[in-house]
Amino acid sequence: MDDETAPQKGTVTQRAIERIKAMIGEGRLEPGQRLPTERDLAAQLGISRSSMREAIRALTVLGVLEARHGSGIYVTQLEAGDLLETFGVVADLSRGPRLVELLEIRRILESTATALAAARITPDQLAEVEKHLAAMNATDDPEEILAHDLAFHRVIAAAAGNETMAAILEGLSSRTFRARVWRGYQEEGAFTRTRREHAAIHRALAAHDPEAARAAAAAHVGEVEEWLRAQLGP
Amino acid sequence: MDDETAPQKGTVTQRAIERIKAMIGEGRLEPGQRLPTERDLAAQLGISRSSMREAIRALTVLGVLEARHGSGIYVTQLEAGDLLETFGVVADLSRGPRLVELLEIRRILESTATALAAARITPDQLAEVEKHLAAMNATDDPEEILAHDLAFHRVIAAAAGNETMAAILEGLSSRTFRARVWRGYQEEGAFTRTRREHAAIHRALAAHDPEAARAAAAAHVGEVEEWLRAQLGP
DNA sequence: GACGCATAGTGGTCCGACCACCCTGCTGGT
DNA sequence: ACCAGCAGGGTGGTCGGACCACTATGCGTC
Repeated sequence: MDDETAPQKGTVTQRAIERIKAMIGEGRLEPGQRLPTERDLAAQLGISRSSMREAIRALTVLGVLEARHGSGIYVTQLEAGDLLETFGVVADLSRGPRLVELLEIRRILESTATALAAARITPDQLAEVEKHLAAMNATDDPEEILAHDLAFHRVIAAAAGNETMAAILEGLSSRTFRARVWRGYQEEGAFTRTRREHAAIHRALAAHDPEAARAAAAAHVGEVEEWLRAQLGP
Repeated sequence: MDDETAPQKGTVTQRAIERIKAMIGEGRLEPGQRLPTERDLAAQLGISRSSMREAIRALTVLGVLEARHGSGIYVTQLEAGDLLETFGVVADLSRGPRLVELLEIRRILESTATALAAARITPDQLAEVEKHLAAMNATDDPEEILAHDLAFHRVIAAAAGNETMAAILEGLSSRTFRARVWRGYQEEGAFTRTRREHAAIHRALAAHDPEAARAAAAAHVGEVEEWLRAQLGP
Protein backbone atom coordinates (compact mmCIF):
# COMPACT_ATOMS: atom_id res chain seq x y z
CA MET A 1 0.00 0.00 0.00
CA ASP A 2 1.32 3.41 -0.89
CA ASP A 3 -1.49 5.63 0.24
CA GLU A 4 1.19 7.47 2.17
CA THR A 5 2.55 9.35 -0.78
CA ALA A 6 0.23 9.24 -3.77
CA PRO A 7 -3.56 8.94 -3.52
CA GLN A 8 -3.71 11.28 -6.52
CA LYS A 9 -7.37 11.15 -7.41
CA GLY A 10 -8.85 14.32 -8.79
CA THR A 11 -7.60 17.77 -7.96
CA VAL A 12 -5.87 18.57 -4.69
CA THR A 13 -8.70 20.92 -3.80
CA GLN A 14 -11.25 18.17 -4.29
CA ARG A 15 -9.21 15.89 -2.08
CA ALA A 16 -9.02 18.58 0.58
CA ILE A 17 -12.80 18.95 0.49
CA GLU A 18 -13.23 15.22 0.99
CA ARG A 19 -10.68 15.17 3.81
CA ILE A 20 -12.48 17.90 5.73
CA LYS A 21 -15.87 16.32 5.10
CA ALA A 22 -14.50 13.02 6.35
CA MET A 23 -13.16 14.66 9.51
CA ILE A 24 -16.64 15.95 10.26
CA GLY A 25 -18.31 12.70 9.32
CA GLU A 26 -16.00 10.75 11.60
CA GLY A 27 -16.74 13.12 14.45
CA ARG A 28 -13.21 14.47 14.65
CA LEU A 29 -14.70 17.91 14.10
CA GLU A 30 -17.75 18.74 16.17
CA PRO A 31 -20.42 21.29 15.19
CA GLY A 32 -19.42 24.75 16.31
CA GLN A 33 -15.80 23.80 16.72
CA ARG A 34 -13.04 26.03 15.43
CA LEU A 35 -10.73 24.65 12.75
CA PRO A 36 -7.00 25.26 12.51
CA THR A 37 -6.01 28.30 10.50
CA GLU A 38 -5.99 28.17 6.72
CA ARG A 39 -2.21 28.19 6.81
CA ASP A 40 -2.01 25.31 9.26
CA LEU A 41 -4.62 23.25 7.43
CA ALA A 42 -2.79 23.74 4.16
CA ALA A 43 0.45 22.63 5.77
CA GLN A 44 -1.21 19.58 7.35
CA LEU A 45 -2.54 18.38 4.00
CA GLY A 46 0.62 19.41 2.19
CA ILE A 47 -1.09 21.80 -0.21
CA SER A 48 -0.90 25.51 -0.84
CA ARG A 49 -3.02 28.00 0.98
CA SER A 50 -4.73 28.95 -2.28
CA SER A 51 -6.02 25.43 -2.84
CA MET A 52 -7.05 25.13 0.78
CA ARG A 53 -8.97 28.37 0.52
CA GLU A 54 -10.90 27.04 -2.47
CA ALA A 55 -11.82 23.94 -0.49
CA ILE A 56 -12.94 26.05 2.45
CA ARG A 57 -14.95 28.34 0.19
CA ALA A 58 -16.67 25.33 -1.35
CA LEU A 59 -17.63 23.93 2.05
CA THR A 60 -18.76 27.39 3.08
CA VAL A 61 -21.30 27.70 0.28
CA LEU A 62 -22.50 24.19 1.10
CA GLY A 63 -23.29 25.42 4.60
CA VAL A 64 -20.84 23.08 6.29
CA LEU A 65 -18.25 25.64 7.34
CA GLU A 66 -18.50 29.27 8.36
CA ALA A 67 -15.59 31.71 8.01
CA ARG A 68 -15.44 34.68 10.35
CA HIS A 69 -13.08 37.38 9.19
CA GLY A 70 -10.32 37.95 11.71
CA SER A 71 -11.51 35.17 13.99
CA GLY A 72 -11.29 31.77 12.33
CA ILE A 73 -13.15 29.01 10.53
CA TYR A 74 -15.88 27.14 12.32
CA VAL A 75 -18.02 24.09 11.69
CA THR A 76 -21.67 25.10 11.46
CA GLN A 77 -24.28 23.53 13.69
CA LEU A 78 -25.02 21.28 10.72
CA GLU A 79 -28.70 21.97 11.13
CA ALA A 80 -31.16 21.51 8.33
CA GLY A 81 -31.27 25.21 7.57
CA ASP A 82 -27.51 25.47 7.24
CA LEU A 83 -27.16 22.58 4.84
CA LEU A 84 -30.31 22.91 2.78
CA GLU A 85 -29.87 26.56 1.91
CA THR A 86 -28.47 25.35 -1.38
CA PHE A 87 -31.88 23.89 -2.17
CA GLY A 88 -32.96 27.41 -2.97
CA VAL A 89 -30.30 27.60 -5.67
CA VAL A 90 -31.92 24.68 -7.42
CA ALA A 91 -35.29 26.38 -7.35
CA ASP A 92 -33.83 29.65 -8.61
CA LEU A 93 -32.05 28.10 -11.57
CA SER A 94 -34.79 25.72 -12.61
CA ARG A 95 -37.08 26.56 -15.49
CA GLY A 96 -39.68 25.01 -17.68
CA PRO A 97 -40.71 21.45 -16.94
CA ARG A 98 -38.50 21.25 -13.87
CA LEU A 99 -40.50 24.00 -12.20
CA VAL A 100 -43.55 21.77 -12.46
CA GLU A 101 -41.60 18.89 -10.94
CA LEU A 102 -40.51 21.10 -8.06
CA LEU A 103 -44.10 22.20 -7.48
CA GLU A 104 -45.18 18.56 -7.53
CA ILE A 105 -42.65 17.82 -4.79
CA ARG A 106 -43.77 20.85 -2.86
CA ARG A 107 -47.37 19.70 -3.14
CA ILE A 108 -46.48 16.31 -1.72
CA LEU A 109 -44.39 17.65 1.14
CA GLU A 110 -46.58 20.65 1.91
CA SER A 111 -49.74 18.57 2.10
CA THR A 112 -48.06 16.12 4.45
CA ALA A 113 -46.57 18.90 6.55
CA THR A 114 -49.93 20.64 6.81
CA ALA A 115 -51.58 17.38 7.86
CA LEU A 116 -48.97 16.85 10.55
CA ALA A 117 -49.37 20.45 11.67
CA ALA A 118 -53.11 20.00 12.02
CA ALA A 119 -52.48 17.33 14.61
CA ARG A 120 -49.65 19.04 16.46
CA ILE A 121 -50.13 22.78 16.16
CA THR A 122 -50.17 24.73 19.42
CA PRO A 123 -52.51 27.63 20.20
CA ASP A 124 -49.59 30.06 19.94
CA GLN A 125 -48.62 28.79 16.53
CA LEU A 126 -52.22 28.87 15.37
CA ALA A 127 -52.45 32.47 16.49
CA GLU A 128 -49.42 33.31 14.41
CA VAL A 129 -50.97 31.61 11.41
CA GLU A 130 -54.07 33.72 11.88
CA LYS A 131 -51.96 36.85 12.17
CA HIS A 132 -50.38 36.32 8.76
CA LEU A 133 -53.71 35.27 7.28
CA ALA A 134 -55.31 38.51 8.44
CA ALA A 135 -52.37 40.62 7.27
CA MET A 136 -52.51 38.93 3.90
CA ASN A 137 -56.16 39.84 3.47
CA ALA A 138 -55.75 43.39 4.74
CA THR A 139 -53.49 44.73 2.01
CA ASP A 140 -53.30 44.97 -1.75
CA ASP A 141 -49.54 45.34 -1.98
CA PRO A 142 -48.31 42.23 -3.82
CA GLU A 143 -44.96 42.35 -2.05
CA GLU A 144 -46.57 42.35 1.36
CA ILE A 145 -49.01 39.63 0.38
CA LEU A 146 -46.16 37.45 -0.81
CA ALA A 147 -44.21 38.02 2.40
CA HIS A 148 -47.13 37.02 4.60
CA ASP A 149 -47.96 34.13 2.28
CA LEU A 150 -44.44 32.78 2.78
CA ALA A 151 -44.63 33.32 6.55
CA PHE A 152 -48.05 31.63 6.66
CA HIS A 153 -46.65 28.44 5.20
CA ARG A 154 -43.42 28.73 7.16
CA VAL A 155 -45.24 28.67 10.47
CA ILE A 156 -47.24 25.65 9.36
CA ALA A 157 -44.10 23.81 8.27
CA ALA A 158 -42.49 24.56 11.61
CA ALA A 159 -45.54 23.27 13.43
CA ALA A 160 -45.21 19.97 11.60
CA GLY A 161 -42.19 19.22 13.77
CA ASN A 162 -39.77 18.14 11.05
CA GLU A 163 -37.06 20.77 10.73
CA THR A 164 -35.54 19.14 7.68
CA MET A 165 -38.85 19.19 5.84
CA ALA A 166 -39.40 22.80 6.84
CA ALA A 167 -35.98 23.70 5.45
CA ILE A 168 -36.70 22.00 2.15
CA LEU A 169 -40.06 23.71 1.83
CA GLU A 170 -38.36 26.99 2.64
CA GLY A 171 -36.02 26.41 -0.28
CA LEU A 172 -38.91 25.46 -2.55
CA SER A 173 -40.63 28.73 -1.65
CA SER A 174 -37.61 31.00 -1.90
CA ARG A 175 -38.32 34.56 -2.85
CA THR A 176 -37.20 34.45 -6.44
CA PHE A 177 -38.91 31.13 -7.11
CA ARG A 178 -42.23 32.26 -5.74
CA ALA A 179 -41.94 35.67 -7.30
CA ARG A 180 -41.41 34.24 -10.77
CA VAL A 181 -44.40 31.92 -10.62
CA TRP A 182 -46.62 34.05 -8.43
CA ARG A 183 -46.45 37.07 -10.67
CA GLY A 184 -48.12 35.44 -13.63
CA TYR A 185 -50.49 33.42 -11.47
CA GLN A 186 -51.82 36.38 -9.53
CA GLU A 187 -52.18 38.48 -12.65
CA GLU A 188 -55.03 36.23 -13.63
CA GLY A 189 -57.04 37.36 -10.65
CA ALA A 190 -56.26 34.39 -8.48
CA PHE A 191 -56.31 36.48 -5.33
CA THR A 192 -59.79 35.52 -4.27
CA ARG A 193 -59.15 31.85 -4.94
CA THR A 194 -55.89 32.00 -2.99
CA ARG A 195 -57.67 33.60 -0.05
CA ARG A 196 -60.35 30.97 -0.08
CA GLU A 197 -57.73 28.21 -0.09
CA HIS A 198 -55.78 29.79 2.73
CA ALA A 199 -58.97 30.06 4.72
CA ALA A 200 -59.68 26.38 4.13
CA ILE A 201 -56.20 25.45 5.34
CA HIS A 202 -56.64 27.55 8.45
CA ARG A 203 -60.05 26.02 9.13
CA ALA A 204 -58.58 22.51 8.98
CA LEU A 205 -55.72 23.49 11.28
CA ALA A 206 -58.06 25.06 13.83
CA ALA A 207 -60.25 21.95 13.74
CA HIS A 208 -57.18 19.72 14.13
CA ASP A 209 -58.36 17.76 11.12
CA PRO A 210 -55.29 16.25 9.37
CA GLU A 211 -57.15 14.83 6.40
CA ALA A 212 -58.91 18.08 5.64
CA ALA A 213 -55.62 19.92 6.05
CA ARG A 214 -53.88 17.54 3.64
CA ALA A 215 -56.59 17.99 1.04
CA ALA A 216 -56.68 21.76 1.38
CA ALA A 217 -52.90 22.12 1.10
CA ALA A 218 -52.69 19.74 -1.84
CA ALA A 219 -55.41 21.65 -3.64
CA HIS A 220 -53.71 24.94 -2.85
CA VAL A 221 -50.38 23.98 -4.40
CA GLY A 222 -52.09 21.89 -7.05
CA GLU A 223 -53.90 24.95 -8.39
CA VAL A 224 -50.62 26.70 -9.09
CA GLU A 225 -49.18 23.49 -10.47
CA GLU A 226 -52.01 23.10 -12.93
CA TRP A 227 -51.76 26.71 -14.01
CA LEU A 228 -48.03 26.41 -14.61
CA ARG A 229 -48.48 23.17 -16.50
CA ALA A 230 -50.96 24.91 -18.77
CA GLN A 231 -48.57 27.80 -19.29
CA LEU A 232 -45.83 25.48 -20.49
CA GLY A 233 -48.12 23.43 -22.67
CA PRO A 234 -49.16 24.38 -26.21
CA MET B 1 -27.11 56.25 -7.01
CA ASP B 2 -23.53 55.03 -6.95
CA ASP B 3 -24.01 51.36 -7.70
CA GLU B 4 -21.48 51.95 -10.44
CA THR B 5 -18.47 51.93 -8.19
CA ALA B 6 -19.31 50.55 -4.75
CA PRO B 7 -21.92 47.83 -4.22
CA GLN B 8 -19.57 46.51 -1.51
CA LYS B 9 -21.75 43.89 0.13
CA GLY B 10 -19.99 40.85 1.45
CA THR B 11 -16.76 39.51 0.08
CA VAL B 12 -15.75 40.01 -3.54
CA THR B 13 -15.92 36.26 -4.06
CA GLN B 14 -19.48 36.14 -2.78
CA ARG B 15 -20.40 38.93 -5.13
CA ALA B 16 -18.79 37.10 -8.03
CA ILE B 17 -20.84 33.99 -7.21
CA GLU B 18 -24.04 36.03 -7.25
CA ARG B 19 -23.08 37.71 -10.50
CA ILE B 20 -22.51 34.41 -12.28
CA LYS B 21 -25.68 32.92 -10.82
CA ALA B 22 -27.57 35.98 -12.02
CA MET B 23 -26.12 35.62 -15.51
CA ILE B 24 -27.46 32.09 -15.66
CA GLY B 25 -30.78 33.01 -14.10
CA GLU B 26 -31.30 35.79 -16.60
CA GLY B 27 -30.53 33.44 -19.45
CA ARG B 28 -27.37 35.22 -20.51
CA LEU B 29 -25.56 31.93 -19.98
CA GLU B 30 -27.25 28.87 -21.45
CA PRO B 31 -26.79 25.30 -20.20
CA GLY B 32 -23.76 23.70 -21.81
CA GLN B 33 -22.31 27.03 -22.85
CA ARG B 34 -18.66 27.81 -22.38
CA LEU B 35 -17.72 30.71 -20.12
CA PRO B 36 -14.90 33.18 -20.69
CA THR B 37 -11.58 32.15 -19.22
CA GLU B 38 -10.88 32.61 -15.54
CA ARG B 39 -8.53 35.44 -16.39
CA ASP B 40 -11.10 37.21 -18.55
CA LEU B 41 -13.91 36.75 -16.04
CA ALA B 42 -11.74 38.13 -13.28
CA ALA B 43 -10.89 41.15 -15.41
CA GLN B 44 -14.56 41.71 -16.30
CA LEU B 45 -15.62 41.82 -12.66
CA GLY B 46 -12.52 43.72 -11.64
CA ILE B 47 -11.28 41.10 -9.19
CA SER B 48 -8.22 38.91 -8.98
CA ARG B 49 -8.02 35.50 -10.56
CA SER B 50 -7.70 33.91 -7.10
CA SER B 51 -11.03 35.29 -5.95
CA MET B 52 -12.65 34.34 -9.24
CA ARG B 53 -11.32 30.81 -8.90
CA GLU B 54 -12.92 30.50 -5.47
CA ALA B 55 -16.23 31.63 -6.92
CA ILE B 56 -15.94 29.12 -9.75
CA ARG B 57 -14.99 26.34 -7.36
CA ALA B 58 -18.02 27.12 -5.23
CA LEU B 59 -20.38 26.97 -8.20
CA THR B 60 -18.66 23.78 -9.31
CA VAL B 61 -19.42 21.93 -6.10
CA LEU B 62 -22.99 23.21 -6.32
CA GLY B 63 -23.26 21.46 -9.67
CA VAL B 64 -23.87 24.68 -11.59
CA LEU B 65 -20.55 24.89 -13.39
CA GLU B 66 -18.15 22.27 -14.68
CA ALA B 67 -14.43 22.94 -15.17
CA ARG B 68 -12.58 20.88 -17.76
CA HIS B 69 -8.85 21.04 -17.33
CA GLY B 70 -7.22 22.53 -20.41
CA SER B 71 -10.51 23.19 -22.12
CA GLY B 72 -12.61 25.73 -20.26
CA ILE B 73 -15.48 26.28 -17.85
CA TYR B 74 -18.96 25.24 -18.88
CA VAL B 75 -22.46 25.65 -17.53
CA THR B 76 -23.90 22.25 -16.67
CA GLN B 77 -27.16 21.07 -18.17
CA LEU B 78 -28.72 22.26 -14.90
CA GLU B 79 -30.58 18.98 -14.64
CA ALA B 80 -31.88 17.66 -11.37
CA GLY B 81 -28.99 15.26 -10.99
CA ASP B 82 -26.38 17.97 -11.44
CA LEU B 83 -27.85 20.33 -8.89
CA LEU B 84 -29.11 17.91 -6.27
CA GLU B 85 -25.90 15.95 -5.93
CA THR B 86 -25.18 18.10 -2.91
CA PHE B 87 -28.25 16.63 -1.28
CA GLY B 88 -26.14 13.57 -0.60
CA VAL B 89 -23.79 15.68 1.50
CA VAL B 90 -26.65 16.53 3.81
CA ALA B 91 -27.48 12.88 4.25
CA ASP B 92 -23.85 12.00 4.88
CA LEU B 93 -23.32 14.62 7.55
CA SER B 94 -26.62 14.13 9.35
CA ARG B 95 -26.83 12.13 12.51
CA GLY B 96 -29.17 11.38 15.33
CA PRO B 97 -32.65 12.86 15.17
CA ARG B 98 -32.05 14.37 11.74
CA LEU B 99 -31.54 10.91 10.27
CA VAL B 100 -35.09 10.07 11.36
CA GLU B 101 -36.35 13.26 9.75
CA LEU B 102 -34.61 12.37 6.52
CA LEU B 103 -36.13 8.91 6.58
CA GLU B 104 -39.54 10.45 7.20
CA ILE B 105 -39.09 12.59 4.09
CA ARG B 106 -37.91 9.59 2.15
CA ARG B 107 -40.97 7.65 3.26
CA ILE B 108 -43.27 10.39 2.02
CA LEU B 109 -41.53 10.82 -1.32
CA GLU B 110 -40.79 7.16 -1.90
CA SER B 111 -44.36 6.09 -1.24
CA THR B 112 -45.67 8.71 -3.65
CA ALA B 113 -43.06 7.84 -6.26
CA THR B 114 -43.91 4.16 -6.00
CA ALA B 115 -47.61 4.93 -6.36
CA LEU B 116 -46.93 6.99 -9.47
CA ALA B 117 -44.69 4.25 -10.81
CA ALA B 118 -47.45 1.69 -10.37
CA ALA B 119 -49.61 3.67 -12.77
CA ARG B 120 -46.93 4.53 -15.30
CA ILE B 121 -44.35 1.75 -15.27
CA THR B 122 -43.56 0.16 -18.63
CA PRO B 123 -43.02 -3.57 -19.20
CA ASP B 124 -39.32 -2.92 -19.79
CA GLN B 125 -38.96 -1.03 -16.52
CA LEU B 126 -40.92 -3.70 -14.69
CA ALA B 127 -38.57 -6.33 -16.07
CA GLU B 128 -35.61 -4.39 -14.75
CA VAL B 129 -37.23 -4.15 -11.34
CA GLU B 130 -37.66 -7.92 -11.38
CA LYS B 131 -34.05 -8.39 -12.40
CA HIS B 132 -32.77 -6.54 -9.35
CA LEU B 133 -35.32 -8.24 -7.14
CA ALA B 134 -34.11 -11.65 -8.23
CA ALA B 135 -30.45 -10.69 -7.92
CA MET B 136 -31.10 -9.38 -4.43
CA ASN B 137 -32.59 -12.68 -3.35
CA ALA B 138 -29.92 -14.79 -5.03
CA THR B 139 -26.94 -13.73 -2.96
CA ASP B 140 -25.86 -13.37 0.64
CA ASP B 141 -23.19 -10.76 0.04
CA PRO B 142 -24.39 -7.65 1.89
CA GLU B 143 -22.58 -5.37 -0.52
CA GLU B 144 -24.31 -6.89 -3.51
CA ILE B 145 -27.66 -6.88 -1.80
CA LEU B 146 -27.29 -3.20 -1.00
CA ALA B 147 -26.32 -2.40 -4.58
CA HIS B 148 -29.35 -4.16 -6.04
CA ASP B 149 -31.57 -2.70 -3.33
CA LEU B 150 -30.49 0.78 -4.39
CA ALA B 151 -30.99 -0.06 -8.07
CA PHE B 152 -34.42 -1.54 -7.32
CA HIS B 153 -35.66 1.71 -5.86
CA ARG B 154 -33.83 3.79 -8.46
CA VAL B 155 -35.70 2.14 -11.31
CA ILE B 156 -38.98 2.69 -9.52
CA ALA B 157 -38.18 6.36 -8.91
CA ALA B 158 -37.29 6.76 -12.57
CA ALA B 159 -40.57 5.12 -13.60
CA ALA B 160 -42.47 7.70 -11.56
CA GLY B 161 -41.58 10.25 -14.22
CA ASN B 162 -40.33 13.05 -11.97
CA GLU B 163 -36.59 13.40 -12.47
CA THR B 164 -36.22 15.89 -9.66
CA MET B 165 -37.89 13.55 -7.19
CA ALA B 166 -35.70 10.70 -8.40
CA ALA B 167 -32.60 12.83 -7.83
CA ILE B 168 -33.67 13.70 -4.29
CA LEU B 169 -34.40 10.07 -3.48
CA GLU B 170 -31.02 9.17 -4.91
CA GLY B 171 -29.42 11.58 -2.48
CA LEU B 172 -31.46 10.21 0.40
CA SER B 173 -30.24 6.72 -0.45
CA SER B 174 -26.60 7.60 -1.04
CA ARG B 175 -24.14 4.86 -0.33
CA THR B 176 -22.79 6.09 2.96
CA PHE B 177 -26.22 7.03 4.30
CA ARG B 178 -27.73 3.64 3.51
CA ALA B 179 -24.62 1.79 4.64
CA ARG B 180 -24.67 3.42 8.05
CA VAL B 181 -28.32 2.69 8.74
CA TRP B 182 -28.57 -0.59 6.86
CA ARG B 183 -25.71 -2.21 8.67
CA GLY B 184 -27.36 -2.14 12.05
CA TYR B 185 -30.80 -2.81 10.65
CA GLN B 186 -29.81 -5.91 8.74
CA GLU B 187 -27.79 -7.29 11.64
CA GLU B 188 -31.06 -7.89 13.39
CA GLY B 189 -32.09 -10.41 10.77
CA ALA B 190 -34.31 -8.09 8.84
CA PHE B 191 -33.42 -9.81 5.57
CA THR B 192 -36.56 -11.89 5.34
CA ARG B 193 -38.76 -8.97 6.23
CA THR B 194 -37.02 -6.79 3.65
CA ARG B 195 -37.54 -9.45 1.00
CA ARG B 196 -41.20 -9.76 1.84
CA GLU B 197 -41.63 -5.99 1.60
CA HIS B 198 -39.82 -5.81 -1.72
CA ALA B 199 -42.02 -8.59 -3.03
CA ALA B 200 -45.10 -6.67 -1.96
CA ILE B 201 -43.90 -3.54 -3.76
CA HIS B 202 -43.23 -5.55 -6.89
CA ARG B 203 -46.64 -7.17 -6.72
CA ALA B 204 -48.34 -3.79 -6.52
CA LEU B 205 -46.29 -2.47 -9.44
CA ALA B 206 -47.10 -5.50 -11.60
CA ALA B 207 -50.78 -5.12 -10.76
CA HIS B 208 -50.64 -1.38 -11.54
CA ASP B 209 -52.23 -0.73 -8.18
CA PRO B 210 -51.10 2.72 -6.96
CA GLU B 211 -52.71 2.55 -3.54
CA ALA B 212 -51.20 -0.82 -2.76
CA ALA B 213 -47.84 0.41 -4.01
CA ARG B 214 -48.05 3.48 -1.80
CA ALA B 215 -48.86 1.43 1.25
CA ALA B 216 -46.15 -1.14 0.58
CA ALA B 217 -43.45 1.48 0.03
CA ALA B 218 -44.51 3.48 3.09
CA ALA B 219 -44.39 0.36 5.21
CA HIS B 220 -41.01 -0.57 3.78
CA VAL B 221 -39.35 2.71 4.70
CA GLY B 222 -41.42 3.03 7.83
CA GLU B 223 -39.98 -0.20 9.20
CA VAL B 224 -36.46 1.21 9.05
CA GLU B 225 -37.70 4.50 10.40
CA GLU B 226 -39.26 2.85 13.41
CA TRP B 227 -36.16 0.79 14.05
CA LEU B 228 -33.92 3.87 13.90
CA ARG B 229 -36.28 5.79 16.17
CA ALA B 230 -36.02 3.01 18.71
CA GLN B 231 -32.25 2.97 18.43
CA LEU B 232 -32.00 6.64 19.27
CA GLY B 233 -34.53 6.57 22.07
CA PRO B 234 -33.66 5.43 25.59
C1' DG C 1 -12.40 48.03 38.70
C1' DA C 2 -13.63 49.65 34.09
C1' DC C 3 -12.34 51.64 29.95
C1' DG C 4 -9.42 52.27 25.81
C1' DC C 5 -5.70 51.38 22.98
C1' DA C 6 -1.76 48.74 21.04
C1' DT C 7 -0.70 44.35 19.05
C1' DA C 8 -0.59 39.79 17.39
C1' DG C 9 -3.23 36.63 14.77
C1' DT C 10 -6.79 35.54 11.47
C1' DG C 11 -9.33 35.48 7.11
C1' DG C 12 -9.65 38.32 2.52
C1' DT C 13 -7.43 39.88 -1.59
C1' DC C 14 -4.09 40.36 -4.97
C1' DC C 15 -0.05 39.23 -7.91
C1' DG C 16 3.10 36.52 -10.68
C1' DA C 17 4.96 32.31 -11.93
C1' DC C 18 4.92 27.65 -13.39
C1' DC C 19 2.77 23.07 -14.38
C1' DA C 20 -0.58 19.69 -16.61
C1' DC C 21 -3.76 19.05 -19.88
C1' DC C 22 -6.67 19.82 -24.19
C1' DC C 23 -7.28 21.34 -28.68
C1' DT C 24 -6.00 22.97 -33.02
C1' DG C 25 -3.35 23.32 -37.01
C1' DC C 26 0.66 22.30 -39.31
C1' DT C 27 3.85 19.03 -41.06
C1' DG C 28 5.37 15.04 -42.90
C1' DG C 29 4.60 10.82 -44.75
C1' DT C 30 1.90 7.48 -47.45
C1' DA D 1 -5.48 13.69 -51.65
C1' DC D 2 -5.52 11.76 -47.25
C1' DC D 3 -4.15 10.69 -42.67
C1' DA D 4 -1.03 10.12 -38.68
C1' DG D 5 1.90 12.43 -35.66
C1' DC D 6 3.80 16.25 -33.60
C1' DA D 7 4.29 20.98 -31.86
C1' DG D 8 2.41 25.07 -30.23
C1' DG D 9 -0.84 28.09 -27.87
C1' DG D 10 -4.49 28.39 -24.71
C1' DT D 11 -6.78 26.75 -20.63
C1' DG D 12 -7.55 25.33 -15.86
C1' DG D 13 -4.64 23.69 -11.64
C1' DT D 14 -1.17 24.69 -8.23
C1' DC D 15 2.03 27.19 -5.77
C1' DG D 16 4.40 30.91 -2.90
C1' DG D 17 4.53 35.31 -1.18
C1' DA D 18 2.93 39.80 -0.04
C1' DC D 19 -0.25 43.03 1.83
C1' DC D 20 -4.86 44.52 3.67
C1' DA D 21 -9.06 44.32 6.88
C1' DC D 22 -10.85 42.69 10.77
C1' DT D 23 -11.00 40.46 15.47
C1' DA D 24 -9.67 39.35 19.93
C1' DT D 25 -6.67 39.56 23.58
C1' DG D 26 -4.15 41.73 27.12
C1' DC D 27 -1.84 45.46 28.93
C1' DG D 28 -1.76 50.04 30.55
C1' DT D 29 -4.20 53.97 32.06
C1' DC D 30 -7.64 56.45 34.43
